[in-house]
Amino acid sequence: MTSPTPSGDRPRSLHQKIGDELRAQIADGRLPIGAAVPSESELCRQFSVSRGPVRQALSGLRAEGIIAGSQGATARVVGSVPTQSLTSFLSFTEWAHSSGRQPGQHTVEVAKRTVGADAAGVLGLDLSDLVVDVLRLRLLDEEPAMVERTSFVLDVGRHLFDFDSDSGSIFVHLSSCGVELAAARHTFDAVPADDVDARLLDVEIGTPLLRERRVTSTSAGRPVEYSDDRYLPGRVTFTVSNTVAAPHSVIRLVPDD
Amino acid sequence: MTSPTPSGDRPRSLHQKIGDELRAQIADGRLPIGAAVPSESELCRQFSVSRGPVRQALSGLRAEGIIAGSQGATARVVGSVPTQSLTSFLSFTEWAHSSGRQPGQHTVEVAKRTVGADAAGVLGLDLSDLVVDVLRLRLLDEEPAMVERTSFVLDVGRHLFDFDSDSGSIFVHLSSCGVELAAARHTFDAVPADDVDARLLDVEIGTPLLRERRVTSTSAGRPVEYSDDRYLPGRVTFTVSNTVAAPHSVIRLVPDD
DNA sequence: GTGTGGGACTTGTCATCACATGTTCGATCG
DNA sequence: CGATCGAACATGTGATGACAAGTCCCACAC
Repeated sequence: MTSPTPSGDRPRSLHQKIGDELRAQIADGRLPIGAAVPSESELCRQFSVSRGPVRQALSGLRAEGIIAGSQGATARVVGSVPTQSLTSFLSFTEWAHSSGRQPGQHTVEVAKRTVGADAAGVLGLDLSDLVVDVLRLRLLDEEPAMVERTSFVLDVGRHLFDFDSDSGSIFVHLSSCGVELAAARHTFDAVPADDVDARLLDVEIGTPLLRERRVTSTSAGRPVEYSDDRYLPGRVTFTVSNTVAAPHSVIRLVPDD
Repeated sequence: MTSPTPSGDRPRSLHQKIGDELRAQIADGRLPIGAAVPSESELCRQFSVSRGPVRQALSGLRAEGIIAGSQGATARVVGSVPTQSLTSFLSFTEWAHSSGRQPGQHTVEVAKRTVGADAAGVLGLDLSDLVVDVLRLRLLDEEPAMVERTSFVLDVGRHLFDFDSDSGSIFVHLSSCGVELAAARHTFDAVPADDVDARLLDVEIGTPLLRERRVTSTSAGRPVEYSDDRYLPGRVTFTVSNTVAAPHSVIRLVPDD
């Protein structure tokens, strides 16, 4: 027992509390869109803190695109971005629940095999290295929504063999095994449904699908998961915000071929 | 002449200089991927500054996904994110140039008409309000890449009638008219090519296209542009990064219908 | 009525100090 | 020789003080 504090109840720091409170006020309309955010000194008084935490909290809201402003003028609320934590973004199950939908899944296969060419490149593996592949059909309200082809590096994927992958979220299971995913990179394009997609999603071959290819890394920066997810259009969309203040979240690329 | 400092050469602040220097060292290999970033106190000595600017600079690099680390350990370089400013992201022309491709365009129509239902909703307009619609085919290296259907609110779009939209970037032109776009929200899905898409892109009707619907706002938060861009798959992809530190840049949505 | 100060206010930036908490690594003990 | 403990070091968080630079608004002159 090296740690007397269970990982769940770390006290939130001051700037987190201030940010939470402002987000709540924006979400429930006490700070409507267009309203002026209280000045820094005002917030210092309200929360009885110094300017440091207040500025840190405002900086967070600014990076999220919720507030905007310039030097000399108090920031204004420019939009209430529907917040979605990385956890709820990576976990289809948790995301579906928070969206008021019933998630479901049908695991087609869990296999240990040599890594595919795409995954090998982004995971930094050799073509002779082994990975754990998972092929799942994901459901929303009992209707097919997405086909998921995921490759895990071996020392992460080994946790999946003692796990009933029809029972819930792989993400949550890995987290309980001590694997914490901390960053993800997503690439979007459109592809026609192949025969597997078509059969699982119950559409015709060639139907347009939205493809999200994802590389997920640990906090140490090591990529451990590569996924090729194909969504039925109309069932799910992805939304991204970017501002001049945080310009690097989205980039457009020409693939190399 | 109220301002003695021309807007072009504002002296860069300390944290900007530090961030620039670190980015340069990462870009040219002096700090390769996997290397440990100098500790904060070390950077304080090197630049002869206090911890504030150093932390601000590191925080910026962290938000960009270039470095990663946790409390107690020095950060490590995890990747050199291809930087793409909002300017170069919004402007197809500028983006293509920076990617080493030759941009081109063929304007099909520029028209003033009543706003469409989709655009009206996100631009906050009434269905009887007028907008300026632009329909353009965009080329990369003289081959069709994207069909762009854009609606501008009237007081922005009026600048487009005295502009040869085949000659270059609307974004640059608007900027010269004093219209500064500061934030954008993008929604991605996949759609089959309709007859207009098919004719312009020279593909068959029903071919999968990657659709980006975009709402662009001024720094004051007023949405002024709505665009429905349809990309030929394989020619262009979009990539998004998110981390636990900046989790809100991407969200997944179920459309309402 | 209109235009122009100018002062009060606000944010941006930076220094310095202090403490809590997590990491790393070598010395030491078994 | 390996496991373990602890000191040194690193980052996270926060308080306080200071000045520069931009914005806002009202009083005042024309």
